[in-house]
Amino acid sequence: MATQRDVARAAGVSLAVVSAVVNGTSHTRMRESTRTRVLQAMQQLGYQPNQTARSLRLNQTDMIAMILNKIDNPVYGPLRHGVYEAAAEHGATVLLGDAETMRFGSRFLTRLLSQGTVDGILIRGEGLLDDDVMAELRSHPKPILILEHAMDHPWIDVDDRRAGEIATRFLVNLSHRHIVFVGGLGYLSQQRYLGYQQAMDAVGLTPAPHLATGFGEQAGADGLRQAMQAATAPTAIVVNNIMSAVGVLAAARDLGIAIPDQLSVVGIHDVDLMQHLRPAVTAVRMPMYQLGRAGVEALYDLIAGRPSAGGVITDPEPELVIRDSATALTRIRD
Amino acid sequence: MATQRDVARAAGVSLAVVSAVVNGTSHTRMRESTRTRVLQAMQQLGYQPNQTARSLRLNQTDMIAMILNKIDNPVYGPLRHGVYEAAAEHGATVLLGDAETMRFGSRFLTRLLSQGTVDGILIRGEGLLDDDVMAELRSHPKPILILEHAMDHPWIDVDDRRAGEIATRFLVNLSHRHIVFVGGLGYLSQQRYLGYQQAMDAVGLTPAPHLATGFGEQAGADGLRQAMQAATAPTAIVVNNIMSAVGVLAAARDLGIAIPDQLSVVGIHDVDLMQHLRPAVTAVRMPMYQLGRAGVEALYDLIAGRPSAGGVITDPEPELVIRDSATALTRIRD
DNA sequence: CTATTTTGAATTAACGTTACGTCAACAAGG
DNA sequence: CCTTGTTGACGTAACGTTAATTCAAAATAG
Repeated sequence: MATQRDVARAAGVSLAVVSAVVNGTSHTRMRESTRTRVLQAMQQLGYQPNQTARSLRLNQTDMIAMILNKIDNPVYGPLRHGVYEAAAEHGATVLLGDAETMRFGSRFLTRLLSQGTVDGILIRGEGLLDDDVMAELRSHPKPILILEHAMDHPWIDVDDRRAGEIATRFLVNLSHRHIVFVGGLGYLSQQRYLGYQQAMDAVGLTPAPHLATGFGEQAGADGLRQAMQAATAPTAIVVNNIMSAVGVLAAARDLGIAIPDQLSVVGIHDVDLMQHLRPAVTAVRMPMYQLGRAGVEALYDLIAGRPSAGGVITDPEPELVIRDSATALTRIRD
Repeated sequence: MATQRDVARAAGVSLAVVSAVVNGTSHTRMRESTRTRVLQAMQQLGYQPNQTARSLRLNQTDMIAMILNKIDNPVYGPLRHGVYEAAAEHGATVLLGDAETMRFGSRFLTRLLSQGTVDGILIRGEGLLDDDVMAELRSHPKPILILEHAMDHPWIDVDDRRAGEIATRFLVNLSHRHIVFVGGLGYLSQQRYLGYQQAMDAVGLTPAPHLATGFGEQAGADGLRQAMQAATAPTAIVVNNIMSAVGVLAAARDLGIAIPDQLSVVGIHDVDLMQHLRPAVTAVRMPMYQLGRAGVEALYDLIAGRPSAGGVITDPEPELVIRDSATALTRIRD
């Protein structure tokens, strides 16, 4: 493969000039005619710059890593999109990894830890990473930004507490009084439950305990079954994890509970799938795309040594998308 | 950050020895005591090898790219998993890209084309790439393997024709006679339609024309509506794209068609979601995980200059997963 | 006791870039 | 005519690694 040296030889100039043409450096100047001559030689030889050499010289790879806890979660679609887009604007490419496969000593981790692989790291799902893995990552010379609430790291996140509040208030306004929260594990669920509590407290209702059944479809089904065993069955449910909403719908059908007539359901996080389910699921849309973009910007602030604008994203706010799974309470179930 | 030179200095040895310790090279030998001394120095200084320098020297990055046409499609979950796993076994990391964002001149494409970025490329969704993008990729010095049928490239794929046949034959065996195929665009759908045709022909039934409505949930809904406008309504449907099955279920509900009592549905490709829908969707599971693994192996064959074992994966075969969306025909609808 | 082999290491030349420092040729100013 | 400045380029030293080559000292053979 052709190198700058070959191009230089073909164009009858020095290496420095070729490099300057490639990078548009102002330091080394040249006549316009020389520039086109070099350009032609590059074309003719099919020259492609060698990223590796460039990275070594500049100590910068134009690549960032993003680690997600459950990479398959459709919720991450827009997040990934935002990250890829913003990264491209910074001239960078994204190396995507899954927290689940990131065990101690795994190939991906070793790779990340070695120098000259990425310029920075974005992590969502810190809680799912082993402590020793996090410790290793912490020793990384390049900046790390956490895409959720973190104590000892720069972080940025969407407003989960607010989402729980919005979902719950919507149901309260539909006259529901027995509202349960089907949740998961970890800080995120806790925040959403907090929002649920606030909305309940605000109108003098007693919050039900947090039904933490985990993530995914099955967790939703389990959660609904548990909720229905209570002395007074709920008339409405806030579902922490959006994929759990699918399980709630399935379990409701299996139990002969009509949604929304007998039970209203509101999910947190919105994905395309929700509008195609029957009933279509009312959900709180989180600004994940913006989180992705903001995350990359904040990471590049850190990379440049600037102070990073972290914290909770309040613009845009979580937004309620009203569909068919929640309706006003018209009769009290016995 | 500590380099091999620093380690060498600290351990009182030469660069060569440090390199040999890091790589376990047999060429440069040393006393066991020297080795541990170097190891200690590495520990103390927190030495991490520099990937960039390594890649430059070895002309090999231990990174492969995978390009998918619709990265969000849950069907790709197991594929991605297989690829990541097999790549890790080869000591490599995976750079994941989306065909949709790979326009001419895009950051990701330029990056791929420049030397020293990846050792090889895996592509699924060649049909969705612009011709000029494919032309650029074709000029890439590193090997490219297509994860679907291809004419002028090494390729490997699952058996889509067979999947169409399996789905259709299952419905035929359930006594269905009016079976339609709701499909999409591109070679894959065509193959599956071919399988459908074969299964119909085999029992002397006339295949219905290919209802190509595209991909995704909406395409399924559109397909069902179109199918229902026929002079004699079908009693069963084979859905090409599994996410379209969600749309078929929704449209059926909207139209007041009971599944499976009035209409049987079988999807091609199986994803977790299917077992959580109501009715749970009967589907043909494709060996996508194995495709991922086999793809990586074939790519590394190419990288090593060995002949690559390509073609259609016949072991395991597509497998029918029977759930609740298809049932035996007991009465003829008018 | 010398000749030969083995052991344990050190030197060094790349890999392809980029950026600093240098410098000849020419132009403009006094 | 000399001084100073500008233009257009060239040479070269890194960046951190690996592997080929070289070589002294120790061990073994004859």
